[in-house]
Amino acid sequence: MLADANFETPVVGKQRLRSGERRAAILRTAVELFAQRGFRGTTTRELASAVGVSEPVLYQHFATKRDLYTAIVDHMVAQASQTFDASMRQVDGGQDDRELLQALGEVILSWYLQDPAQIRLLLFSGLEGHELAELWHERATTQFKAFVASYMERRIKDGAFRGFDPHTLSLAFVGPIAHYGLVSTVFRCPLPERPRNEIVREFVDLFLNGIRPRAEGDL
Amino acid sequence: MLADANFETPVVGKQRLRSGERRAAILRTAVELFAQRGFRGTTTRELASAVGVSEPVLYQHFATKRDLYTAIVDHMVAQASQTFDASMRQVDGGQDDRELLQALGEVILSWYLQDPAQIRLLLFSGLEGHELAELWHERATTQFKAFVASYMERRIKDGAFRGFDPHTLSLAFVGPIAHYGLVSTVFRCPLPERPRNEIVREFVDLFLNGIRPRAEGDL
DNA sequence: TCAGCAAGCTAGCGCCTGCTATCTTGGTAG
DNA sequence: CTACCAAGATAGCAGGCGCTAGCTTGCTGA
Repeated sequence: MLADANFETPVVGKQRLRSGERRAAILRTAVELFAQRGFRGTTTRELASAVGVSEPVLYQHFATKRDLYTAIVDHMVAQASQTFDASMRQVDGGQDDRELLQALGEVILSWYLQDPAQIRLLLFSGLEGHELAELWHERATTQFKAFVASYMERRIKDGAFRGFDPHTLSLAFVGPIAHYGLVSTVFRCPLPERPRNEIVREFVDLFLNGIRPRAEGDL
Repeated sequence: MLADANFETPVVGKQRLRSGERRAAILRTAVELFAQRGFRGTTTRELASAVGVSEPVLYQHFATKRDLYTAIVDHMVAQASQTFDASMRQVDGGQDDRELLQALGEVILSWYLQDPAQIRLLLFSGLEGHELAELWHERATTQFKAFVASYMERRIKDGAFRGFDPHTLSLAFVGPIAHYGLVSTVFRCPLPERPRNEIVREFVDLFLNGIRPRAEGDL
């Protein structure tokens, strides 16, 4: 499972290593429980017993239950920012539209499918949900969205894309992918298992060419 | 505000009318608070004082805090089912694709924009979020989605739409609209105010024709 | 004018929560 | 073998929660 790779122990010394491992275990279990029962629906007693330690151990890693929550969200935001930044740097102007959109789409979809519990935590945890979502959006996705929008704008000026509002185009492109991610993992609706790149390829094709057959064949 | 029209008093007698009004007020306030602070983050004391009544009055309308929550969700599901059913009946085979998709799209978008607090409640309330979402999806949108998918399937057989998986097409059509609804109201991201039918018209156009310019002009 | 009564508020019960003071234990140096 | 000490579990505190018993109020009809 990919989730196990998250929350690694930061090695500061030989002594602290075991402690770091436990800290990571606490964080992982907390993501699971908060996503399942919500922040307030999860008691520190439950969390401690699920991790397999006593309650005071929790408080020797995190001053407050809320601090634990903040640590999780910070980790998520940092990780997502990093992923999105990397994908933006990786993309260069040399690729054609299909390749570029494919790369962007796969990044977005992967983020949704990577660890459903984290996404569910973000949406369902019930701790001032909208503030959190705003913060999240502000810090992690603003740049990425601006990047997509500016790309759309450039291609409109080139005459390669039709003249819509760039933000509308961003939504039209991101929408199906995000919706797929939410429906298939967050809402746990059964959808046929398919490779990610294939799913994205279809959405990219539809975005570029539309649902109606075209007269002349495109690549 | 449209929200005020919801949770109307069911008139069973002259005596009960005032009581029904208060019941409606409780439900409306509860939606607001649950959406804001979550289910467990809202105390019955807070709710009572926000409504302007004492706590026991709450319990004379709803046996349990959880019952109150269930009543809200039931109301949402019933209302949405009704809306979607009506829109499905309204649509007949005579319309062309653009008109039909426009009608469907407006129904979906209106549902998202109608009362953001209700949507936020569904996502953020934090009471076994995923179970609720599953229930919600099962009862309110399954038929609608099946309807859209079967429409897509028919048009593929007609040769009017390209040969994709019908469910992929459903997602590609619903995705941008749902994403717009979530981003603009639920996550409170500032987007330029625009008339709903115009927004939907652009998404429908993009869905049908794609982002690339076409050789022969369509309607 | 005043008994009768429905309807509402005050005050509080028992439970559970986040958090912690205190005791216990197991490993190590001399 | 024993004195020491860090690290962890037990048990419990103070406060807040969902929920309610019982008192108070103000309206109704004779």
